[in-house]
Parts: sequence; structure tokens; C-alpha cells
Amino acid sequence: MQVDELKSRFEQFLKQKGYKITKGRFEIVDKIASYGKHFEIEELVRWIANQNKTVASRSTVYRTVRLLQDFGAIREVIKLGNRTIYEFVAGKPHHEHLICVECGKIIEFYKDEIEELQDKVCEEHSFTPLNHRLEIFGICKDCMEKRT
Amino acid sequence: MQVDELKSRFEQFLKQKGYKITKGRFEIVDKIASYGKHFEIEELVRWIANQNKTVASRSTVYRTVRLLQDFGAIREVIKLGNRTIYEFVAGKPHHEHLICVECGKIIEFYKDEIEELQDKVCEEHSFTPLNHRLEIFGICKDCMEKRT
DNA sequence: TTACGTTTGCAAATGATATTCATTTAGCTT
DNA sequence: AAGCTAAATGAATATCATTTGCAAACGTAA
Ligand SMILES: [Mn+2]
Ligand SMILES: [Mn+2]
Ligand SMILES: [Zn+2]
Ligand SMILES: [Zn+2]
Repeated sequence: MQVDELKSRFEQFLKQKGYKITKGRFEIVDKIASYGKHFEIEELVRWIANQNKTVASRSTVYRTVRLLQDFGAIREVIKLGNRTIYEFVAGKPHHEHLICVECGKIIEFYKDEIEELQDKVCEEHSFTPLNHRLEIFGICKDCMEKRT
Repeated sequence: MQVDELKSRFEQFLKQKGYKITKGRFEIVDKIASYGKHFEIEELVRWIANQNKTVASRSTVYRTVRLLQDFGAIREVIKLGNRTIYEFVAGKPHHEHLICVECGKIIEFYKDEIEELQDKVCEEHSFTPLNHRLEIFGICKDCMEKRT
């Protein structure tokens, strides 16, 4: 399992930033890594709360998600209305999302050509890209079929 | 000016939906059309409030922005943190955005090939796209130069 | 073990947006 | 033109996600 690998890298990250190595932080890493789906923070808070003898409070979850974003293990992948959907991306290759506005299904995809074209656009504008997000909203196959 | 054209189309839209033609709604259309920049709703509310003998209240602004989105004259183009940046798109051709995370500058671009590739991806997943948003976050030329 | 800065949990604050409700208004229908 | 009814408005209040203040607990390094 590469979770241990990840945790040790996260430990390095914390040390290097002068932050402390705490139980709560690592519990949250474990939970997020084992959650396996795209998630919203409140969803995660509830899920963690339902596990027995859990440690982390809502504030700590929010604060740790922030840290994990800086660390690069988590990414905000979908912004819909006032909801933010995150994803645990450590180890996963970069990709974008199709979001069904009817059932909420999330489909992942990756197109190298799109990435290249983005780089080209950035160059054309002397813009240094740090990260990007492509969201395509629409109706998934199943929902489309149900409509008839 | 095509604002009148737009307002008359908006009027059709309202009638067709059984909504009413009111002063407030059209005042807001005028303000947004003349604002000329990407905007956040609170920013718009303040700006409208600063004009003299204005009609619309905060609630009406929020409600009308919603309507204009349904109508298609307004689009949520950037979601950054808990901020939503809108744009008056009526008449404007579709495009995407580069966002400087340092100074907030917004650069618009359009790449036909990217649009085509998106359609291709959707087809591959039997997904019916309704709309999409591509945000590229990074550092603009000016900010990059200032860094040295 | 001590000392000190960091983290935590909780409650309270925030900020954007939505909603409630009493009042006004738009758009019919006499 | 006057009345009628449903929709729109404004102000206050609620909601929801997220952040913050603060006292107590903890992690780290000497
Ligand atoms: Mn994903
Ligand atoms: Mn734009
Ligand atoms: Zn669906
Ligand atoms: Zn800049």
C-alpha cells in the first residue's frame, strides 16, 4: 500500500514547514485515502464521525484538508453552486471531469491534446499556469435513456 | 446598441415563463450590461446601490441574476475559493479564462480545438454536454516580471 | 522535565446566498 | 377605469459552508 509512503512524505512536508506530527492529521489522511470517492468536506466530517473512536473534530478536518491541498494530495475538482467537491489525488494521474447534473454521477477523463493546447494558450499569453480545472456539465447516458 | 434587443428578448423569455415585466429587472439588466467587467454579485449590489435613485434591493439582484442565468445572458465563469465570478455573455462569443492568482487579472481565450476535443470526449462517454468551464490558474506576465 | 510554540475542540463569527412574509405591483378581467 | 389575483419586492431572518478566537492539551527539542 502506498498510503504509508504518502504519510511519510506528508510527515516530511509538515516537519519542513515547522508543523507538528499529530494523531488527528494522520487519522484524517487515512480516512480520506480509504474513502475512495470524490467527497465534500461535510460529507467527510459526517463519515469520520460515524466511525467509532475517532479523533478529529470538524475544525481539524477543515484545517487538515487545507494542509493536504498545499501538500498536493487533495484537489478541488468540482465547484457546483455552493458545493465544493474534492478528490484525493495522491498517486493518481491528472484528469478532468464530466458531471451529470441530473444524478450527480462523475466521470473522469484525460485528453493529452487538451492539456497541450492549454499549454499553448498559456504560452501565447506569457501566462505561467499553476493548475487548472475543466468541468463539463451535462446528462449522463443512463439519465438520458431514462428520459424517454 | 444591442441592449434593447437583449431586453426585448428577455421580455419574451419572461412572458413565456409566465413571469412579469418589472422595472427592477430591467434596471438590473441595464446595470449589468453597462458594468462591462466580470463581476461578483456583492460587488454588483454595492455598485448598483451607489448609483442614485436606484430601485433594486439585494434580494432582487440575486433573484434577477438567477433569471438571467436561466435566460442565458449571464454565466458563472470563475469559481475561486468561496467566490463566484459572473460574466455578462449576451452576444459575446464563448470563451474560457486564465486567472492570475497574484493580481486577479482575468484573461480570456478561445481554442476551437479544445472545444472539439471536449465534444469528442463526451461522445466517447455517451454524455450530453450542456455547458462547461475551463479555468486555468497561474501567474500573469506582469506579476511574473515583478517577481524578479 | 521543562518550556514554548502549535494544535485542537468548541462556540461563535463570517460571508454568500436563500427564504419568509407582509406589502406592493403587473397584467388580466370585468 | 376599477378590481382581482398571482407574482414580485424589500427587509429581516435563516441557512450553509467555512473560518476564527480562545483556553486547554499536546509535540518537540533542549
Ligand atoms: Mn476525479
Ligand atoms: Mn470572460
Ligand atoms: Zn446521470
Ligand atoms: Zn497577475
